[in-house]
Amino acid sequence: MADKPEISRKAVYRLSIYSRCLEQLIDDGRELVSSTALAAAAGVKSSQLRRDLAYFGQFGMRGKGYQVEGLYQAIREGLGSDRESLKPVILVGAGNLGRALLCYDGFRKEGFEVKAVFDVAADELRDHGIQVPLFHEREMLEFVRENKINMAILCVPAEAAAEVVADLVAAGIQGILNFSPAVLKVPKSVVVSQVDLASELENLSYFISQKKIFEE
Amino acid sequence: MADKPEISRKAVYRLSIYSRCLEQLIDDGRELVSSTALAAAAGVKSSQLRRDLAYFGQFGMRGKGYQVEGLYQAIREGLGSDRESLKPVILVGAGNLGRALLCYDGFRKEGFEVKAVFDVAADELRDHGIQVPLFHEREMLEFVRENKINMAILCVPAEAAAEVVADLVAAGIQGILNFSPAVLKVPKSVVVSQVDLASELENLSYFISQKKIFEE
DNA sequence: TAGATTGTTAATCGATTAACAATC
DNA sequence: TAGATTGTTAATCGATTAACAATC
Repeated sequence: MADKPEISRKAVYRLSIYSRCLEQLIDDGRELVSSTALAAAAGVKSSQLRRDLAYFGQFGMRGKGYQVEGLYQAIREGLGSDRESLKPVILVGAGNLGRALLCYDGFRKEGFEVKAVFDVAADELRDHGIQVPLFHEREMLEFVRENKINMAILCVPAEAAAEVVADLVAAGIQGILNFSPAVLKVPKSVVVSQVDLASELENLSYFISQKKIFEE
Repeated sequence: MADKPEISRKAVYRLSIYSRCLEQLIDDGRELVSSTALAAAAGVKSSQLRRDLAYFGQFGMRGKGYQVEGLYQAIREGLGSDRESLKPVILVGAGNLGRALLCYDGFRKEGFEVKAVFDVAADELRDHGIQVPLFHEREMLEFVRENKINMAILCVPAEAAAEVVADLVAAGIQGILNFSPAVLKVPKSVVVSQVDLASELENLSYFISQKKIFEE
């Protein structure tokens, strides 16, 4: 077992960004890149980039930089995204946002596939042109266990979130990408990413108005 | 002009969460709440909650707690969300994700209204049942200026992001909620919130697999 | 008053950055 | 070799938390 490297959520997030920047460089036919150039593309300081890479190992050539292809592979491997197979996820809550995300192709591009959708009103949703198997939420536990799913995308209304999360945890889900505007209570072993669209807008709005006050 | 209070993005984000928790308490008919109870609902430490509130002023009663309604109003005011009028935003990029977000009702609930959608392929999209005025991107600059829009939701493909952002900035946009998997280069005066759905999933996936390694 | 809880300070913790020796 | 750039340490910065005096 490897020694705990103590890598933070934020650092892993940045490593995803670096990997995307490297894809771009590969497309551009670049062979080498310096930490300064890659950091600029990713919008970070070069020392931060080098430190982030150090979590996974040493990949550079002093005086030269990094081999684009090699560094890309190293980060993909470090992140555990082998790309061999799509990782299965489920989506819960087929309201406006949930159905929207089903159409989003970005998940597949990054190696994830939505295997099924669950909703309390599955029957009424039959004819919404949903391209993914649609079930009632009561079938969720069995599906998750049988298909060894460990990630869920949660798009239910805030009021419903607590109950659904309890079910997901009971079924053995390990990670939740949460779009419900609710604070989830989960065991420490379950990882949650909160995507709070309205709060993000509110955040922008606050800093815009602050700026205005300073300008006047 | 008020003294710069040095409030961080993260603290403002948490204040949005507190305000939502307080709405719940109002619905429940609660009159008073302690920092401990509210912090628990928001998933933070009570000392952090009290410190966050201190950015906006003093609202509590020692020995008693906070008046739910009063604290709610204070935070709404501090955040500048007067609720009188919906704040206008535009959405750029009417692909799968963009059209999806148009259906999302959460923005309106938090006080934002999408006034128009822009896309390079506006003509081909006419019949997709889009409920919001739809224009070609070339009309964006004029629309933004005439309607004094200062926020945009960006959902264009990564390749198109840089050019669109330059146009948005030129038009006077102050804040961008960015769903494009691209690192945006903007002047310091423009605020960006990055929502990177694929990287969020990748992040979850990494920590789930780490956990597995430890368990074995 | 005694008990409870705030507002705020000081201590801690973690993340970022500058700097530079190592080395290609 | 001289120039460039990495990998890593040490310094800095900022955010979180514990603790407690103030006070209802």
